[in-house]
Amino acid sequence: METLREGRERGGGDASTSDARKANGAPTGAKREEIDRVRKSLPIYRAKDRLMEEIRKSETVIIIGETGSGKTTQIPQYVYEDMTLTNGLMIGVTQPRRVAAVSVSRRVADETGTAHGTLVGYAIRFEDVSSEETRIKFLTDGMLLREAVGDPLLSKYGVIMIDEAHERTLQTDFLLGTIKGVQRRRRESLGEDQYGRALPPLRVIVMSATLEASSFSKFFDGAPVIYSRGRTFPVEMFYTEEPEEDYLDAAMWTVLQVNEEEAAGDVLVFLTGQEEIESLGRMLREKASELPSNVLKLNVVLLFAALPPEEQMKVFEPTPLGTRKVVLATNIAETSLTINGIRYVVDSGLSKLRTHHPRSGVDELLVTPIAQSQAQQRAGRAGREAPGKCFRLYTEEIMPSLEKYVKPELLRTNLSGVVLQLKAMQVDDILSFPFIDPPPKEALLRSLELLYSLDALDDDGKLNDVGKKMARFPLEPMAARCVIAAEIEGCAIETLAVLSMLSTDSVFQFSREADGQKNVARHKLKRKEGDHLTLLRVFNEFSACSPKRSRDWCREHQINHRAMTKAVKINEQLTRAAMSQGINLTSCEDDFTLVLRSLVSGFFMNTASKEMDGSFKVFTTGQKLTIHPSSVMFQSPPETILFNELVRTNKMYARDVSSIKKSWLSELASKTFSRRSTN
DNA sequence: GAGCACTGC
Repeated sequence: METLREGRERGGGDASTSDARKANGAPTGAKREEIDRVRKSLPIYRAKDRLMEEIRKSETVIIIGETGSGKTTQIPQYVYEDMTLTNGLMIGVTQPRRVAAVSVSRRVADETGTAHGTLVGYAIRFEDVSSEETRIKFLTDGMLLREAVGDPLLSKYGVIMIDEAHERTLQTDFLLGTIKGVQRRRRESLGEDQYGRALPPLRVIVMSATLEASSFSKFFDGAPVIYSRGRTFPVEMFYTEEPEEDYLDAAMWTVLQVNEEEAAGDVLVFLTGQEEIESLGRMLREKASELPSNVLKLNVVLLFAALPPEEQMKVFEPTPLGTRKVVLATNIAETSLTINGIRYVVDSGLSKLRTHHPRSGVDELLVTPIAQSQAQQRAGRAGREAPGKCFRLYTEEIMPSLEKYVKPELLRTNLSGVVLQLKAMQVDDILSFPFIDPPPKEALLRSLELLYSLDALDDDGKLNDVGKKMARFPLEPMAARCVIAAEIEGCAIETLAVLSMLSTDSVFQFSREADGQKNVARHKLKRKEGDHLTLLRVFNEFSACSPKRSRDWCREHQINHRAMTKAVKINEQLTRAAMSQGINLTSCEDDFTLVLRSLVSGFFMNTASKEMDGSFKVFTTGQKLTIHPSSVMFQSPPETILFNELVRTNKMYARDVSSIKKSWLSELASKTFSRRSTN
């Protein structure tokens, strides 16, 4: 989809430095030999001939490659070397995460001795380091899905490889279904490229790390499965004899015991969230100061996504002699980040899991026992460089009672975005879309209902002009609908800013230590109408700062600079998308009522009124809720509220809340609110 | 008066 493609922000620089290197000559003989030697030493190399034979024979192949097999970097190159497989078209390799797409791309560019962005490149949101020459392209699966909206036959690709398929992310599962449809249409010769030439069949290679191969094989009509061993070290398992009552306490004693009894090597502790990580951090640091002189000193570091990047980097600093690093992490350390030097893992057996309930529209974020596959993955983190040990803070007996795999995200998420995108890809019969694990029919029907109430669908269930515009924005349908309304209200600039802020992680930093300061800072930026306009104010004040000043401004106000930078980028992307849709970008200046009206036009399902007892009740579902204490509306709750989302943690909380007029509902969302029911 | 696991367009 051209309209959403970004310019080459980092790409330009990256390519030019690489060009310089190329001008100085491709890798020297010695370096070339070294690269070849390493490539041939990878486990996947031993399977190369068998693998390529299968790939040539079958349109679709499933590859099970354990960690360290080299499948991600090598197979794209093997496939590229065989011209008959690609027909001169591109090889697309998808990854669930941005960093992986970039780093693997860079590696493969190095191995092929070409400048990054020429033969080998990547495309992720906000960055495109690829060119006309690019034949091996790494992308996030979300990016390939966006491409499929503008090019439903994926006509630029001869081969698609879907990596890390076992993670079963929303985007990967969505992509698997999409790819299957593309294969069918290209096979049935319904497809031709932009010059009217018939497209060759689309070859697909699904790569997965676990043995969950049969479901992929079955999904692709019995595609052959090839196994490739990995390269990891054995990990010895230890369990508790009795269930732990206080696993935080147990984790602390386990760490201290490891430190006392085990050989050198760093420790990784898996916990569920920021709060308990900070709390165990305090406990351990206290104990660490009283350690006898004959044991290693403890260097406790914390790791979770909300941590500022500088703090996160501490995890990667090498451990000084005479000390032992103890990393307290969320499941960010399970897949997203790999830390060198870990020999011991302490596993709480728990993680936070988000689950959506379509009927009530509520999301739950609850501490949940992990799946067996996660337990295995966590333990494996101890055996990447040498034999290791894993201490599980649960009994061996409960293992069989754990789910085998994490429930696929597609089965526990709000599907309205997926359904909107399907409609945009002209998949009209949503219920017959080939999902590898079909979501409950009710979840799909609820999504269709929502799209209908947002005026995105006509009576036949086809996308209308409003819906087509909405699908062009990288936003959830309710948010996308606000953009359409904002044009009519005459406040597109302000509404896009609010939506950009809602699209990022919370910009307000919180931590027990800095609490006092934070409240003061937030209070200073508060706007009485609610959180949405407070966010607008934060966005505008940040934008008014010079780049140099903006860091100081963030520090003064306890605002997360990284989140702000992302909000600005998203705002730029949304603004470009709006312009390409011919939407008038007007400003309402100080008439903030118009912004709130635009938000109501999209988020009218997320509205509630105050009850006699002071609690709130959602108009449409009757769901009871409480305003989250972090909201600027917490102190003085208004009669009628609009909120961004409803998440149940300890209580049912509405997050990001603003005060609205009840009468707007029947005016702006007449399909859902008749005049009689609200006035 | 409480707290936001992790991704992605």
